[in-house]
Amino acid sequence: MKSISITRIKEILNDSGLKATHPRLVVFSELIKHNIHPTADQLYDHLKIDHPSIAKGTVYRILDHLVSAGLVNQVSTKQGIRRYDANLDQHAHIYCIKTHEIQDYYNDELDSLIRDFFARKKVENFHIREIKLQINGEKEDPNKKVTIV
Amino acid sequence: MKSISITRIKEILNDSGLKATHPRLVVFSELIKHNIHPTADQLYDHLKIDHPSIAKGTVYRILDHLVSAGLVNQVSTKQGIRRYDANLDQHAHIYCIKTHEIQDYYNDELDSLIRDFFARKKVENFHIREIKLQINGEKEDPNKKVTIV
DNA sequence: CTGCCTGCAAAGGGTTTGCACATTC
DNA sequence: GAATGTGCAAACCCTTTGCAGGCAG
Repeated sequence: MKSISITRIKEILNDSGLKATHPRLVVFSELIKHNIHPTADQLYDHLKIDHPSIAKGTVYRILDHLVSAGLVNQVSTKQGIRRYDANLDQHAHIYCIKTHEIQDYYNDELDSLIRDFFARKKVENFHIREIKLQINGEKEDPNKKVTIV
Repeated sequence: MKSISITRIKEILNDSGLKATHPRLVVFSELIKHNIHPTADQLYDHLKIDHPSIAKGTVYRILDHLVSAGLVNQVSTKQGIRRYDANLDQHAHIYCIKTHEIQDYYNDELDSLIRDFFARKKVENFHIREIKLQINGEKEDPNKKVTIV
């Protein structure tokens, strides 16, 4: 539950050459505020409560734009369901195959472990853009968060 | 391009409680032979050349069964396209965002690096089933393979 | 004012499903 | 012979798209 001002979001959009329209502000700020990695559909269902005029197709288009602009990441679960993530910091995903929740997992040690590994290796004929780590499994108590110490 | 006998495939299916029907043999052996991580649709298009009687819906159903039985893995690209992988050994995926090819990448050192990391950590309220590493980027020469030394 | 963006609704494409028939064990 | 699997085609999403009107810069 991150807090960010509408003015700041407008700046970010403008800096990326995107017009700061009402639907864009709403979609983007919602994604930043509640970062539960929603699908486009879930986001639409949630937004239409407060903003009934926004069309579903528009939500899909906006998300595409945000992804192209590099402001938002797209992740897919094993089942191929597309989810959106406003958090661009390097992090892994913990995916519960029972509840389908995605939880972010930050760990600098893990990141450098992997980064160092590929820095040591010679990767030929390939330009690495990003390295994604997904931890799949099951929550024991679905109502509690997963914690890694 | 792995080789495996039809008799062996029948055994594997029976061991998993799946009837060794013709369509299943065809789908499973094709997936093992040419492990290019195809989509269900691609697999169907390819199979119908030699086996025109197999229905598309059947290919989808068989793949679901094989995944449930743990004989085949399901992976998704960033875009949410479902691909199937008959190779169950621990390995990472190299995904080219230009050509949409998926190439397997085996490295024991990398695997133990990650395995050791999570063995050291206390993961609470979660049972880890698998850890997936996906390396996204672009091939420089689309016609050549990616090699990591 | 100009070009980009949106709402709407229809089309698209991959996947699932119900049914009657066929097949395996 | 009983239970399971299959072919077929229609139904079902989720996502994309064309268009006419709206809005930000």
